[in-house]
Amino acid sequence: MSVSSFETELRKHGQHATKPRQAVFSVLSSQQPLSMKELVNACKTIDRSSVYRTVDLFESLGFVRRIQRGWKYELELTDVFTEHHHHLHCLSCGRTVDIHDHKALTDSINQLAQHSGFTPTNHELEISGYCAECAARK
Amino acid sequence: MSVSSFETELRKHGQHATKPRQAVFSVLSSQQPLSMKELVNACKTIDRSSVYRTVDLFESLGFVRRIQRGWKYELELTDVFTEHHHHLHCLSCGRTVDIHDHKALTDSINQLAQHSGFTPTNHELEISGYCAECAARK
DNA sequence: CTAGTTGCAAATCTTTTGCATTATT
DNA sequence: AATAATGCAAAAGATTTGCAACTAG
Repeated sequence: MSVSSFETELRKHGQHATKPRQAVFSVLSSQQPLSMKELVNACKTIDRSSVYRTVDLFESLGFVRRIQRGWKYELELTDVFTEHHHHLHCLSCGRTVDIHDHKALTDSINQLAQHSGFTPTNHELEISGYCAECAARK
Repeated sequence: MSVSSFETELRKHGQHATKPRQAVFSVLSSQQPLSMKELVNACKTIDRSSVYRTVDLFESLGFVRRIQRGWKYELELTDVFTEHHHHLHCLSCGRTVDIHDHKALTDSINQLAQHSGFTPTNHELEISGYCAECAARK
């Protein structure tokens, strides 16, 4: 995902495209989900508190989301910059594979929600298990 | 879910059924997902650190899980004590409704996982949107 | 130039730990 | 009685805040 589309997106919200924000975005867009600690470390030149402020901003603009990974959380860009997707997470090697919705899934989800009178706007799915390699190794 | 089945479950793992653990379990089993802060407050007589230790224990035994709720996490009992379910979360009033898997959904999920060579053991789904009342109010 | 943003240092809040005491089996 | 768990106090870690200096538009 290119940085210029990020700047466009920021300006759309009347926000400045500053160096710290670009740095944070750049780290986020080049990685799998990562923890706050990792993000702070990866943004060497940026002050810790600016990273936090930037993440808060991104969150409020819907650029970034937290996912629960085991007992900690991690951050990743939202559908604004990456295609809508979910995760397959291998419990053995820790690897994460992105998967995309297919019609059957979206249908099921809408059905479930509407059955309770809900109008769904968003959904998140995390599947854990074992990848082919790890499953074979056992 | 009765407290005695909780004690049984604890003993199965060779763990003591102490007063703090019963208190924490009792709070967890009587509520919707709740934050650590709320849990600590609700366990008035139990020391903060014992609540943390208990939650860690419960987590390692698979009794409890964290869910991402907005920007914070919340805790709830796992399928060991409650039926396997997901959440519909209303973005307007904050209410959470439990929903249960149906075959179409599980099928979709298995299909998605197997398509990437994964053997799924578990999945979590959170749907956000608007409940009937809040949708009507707009 | 001006408003908004940053870095720094300090405050606050959350979680973890060491150890003497207490409770459970 | 023996061992594991608790409470307390203190440490460590994570996040937030106030403010003077800086920067993007």
